Amino acid sequence: MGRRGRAPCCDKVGLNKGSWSLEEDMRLVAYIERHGHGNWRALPKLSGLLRCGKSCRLRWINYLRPDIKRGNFTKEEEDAIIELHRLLGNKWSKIASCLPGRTDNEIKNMWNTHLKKRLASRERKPMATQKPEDSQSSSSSSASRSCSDHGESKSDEEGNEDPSLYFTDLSIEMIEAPIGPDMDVWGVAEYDTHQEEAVVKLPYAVVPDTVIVPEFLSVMEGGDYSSLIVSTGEEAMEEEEEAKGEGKSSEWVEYLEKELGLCGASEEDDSINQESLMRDAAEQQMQMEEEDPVSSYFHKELVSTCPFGSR
DNA sequence: AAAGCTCCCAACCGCTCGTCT
DNA sequence: AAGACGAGCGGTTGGGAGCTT
Repeated sequence: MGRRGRAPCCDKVGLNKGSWSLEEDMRLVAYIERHGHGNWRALPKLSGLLRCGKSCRLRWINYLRPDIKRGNFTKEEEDAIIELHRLLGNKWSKIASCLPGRTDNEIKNMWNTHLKKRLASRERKPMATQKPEDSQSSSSSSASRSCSDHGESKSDEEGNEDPSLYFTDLSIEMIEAPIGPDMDVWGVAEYDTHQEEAVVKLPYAVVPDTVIVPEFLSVMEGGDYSSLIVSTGEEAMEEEEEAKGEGKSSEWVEYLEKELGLCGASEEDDSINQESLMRDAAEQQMQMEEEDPVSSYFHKELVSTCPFGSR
């Protein structure tokens, strides 16, 4: 990448640039989960990464953080962005703070690549072609709704019904798990509140001193994923795992393979328990309302319009 | 099938702001 | 009070995936 502008702010001789490798991701995740990220500048040295602190921070915030929401933006999120941008301007971090799980970078990209163009083309359209209710744009919610409701030629107009988009109410956390026989191995695990089961979400598994365990790299290259399934240590879960047996493992393997792009997207997303997802989202909403009314307002929008239809 | 084009998004840069000494 | 330092923010870029010809 031939960059322009003034010289880098810090000495980057010998540091890696560009895309992050799996090993670098693993190191960063492992380090932060164990020690936190008190000092970004010191983090690369302490974790053994050949990156500048800034780059580490960005990678963590925009990609590796466990509470990142994946998948396309929903129409409701897009409308919220449009409305917030109208109110706040290019304050991406402030907008992001109102959309749980979304990063400022992601929102900024969304705005620059989709929403800005969409709004521009909408403005070019003669007012006469719009439905009467579209011409009103006063209150936030009605404005938001009308934005998405008229027949804009969006390629994703009907494509936001993907149930996987609503995977985001799972709480994800690092757990320590005895995966290998003699190793104190860590893995990034996703605790599925519906299944009451912990499973490895990412094949990030490292020994505490951040040396990568070769077995897990081999898994990335086509090894046996089922060996990565770990238990939280609670007997109930073990029993359930035993009872369900291989079926559940293979389900998870499919999901993981899909996440990692190792196989084509499965059509099995429909098997997600939609009702329980809605129930969890509602609980999350109640909790959020107590903590952060602003975020909760937008979150409520998302939940109430979830295509799983709790209404 | 291949070449050219377009679009998306991860990651970079420089600037500003807040905190510490 | 002021300078140094670090974190965070917003603007921008370019590699690569996907689409079109």
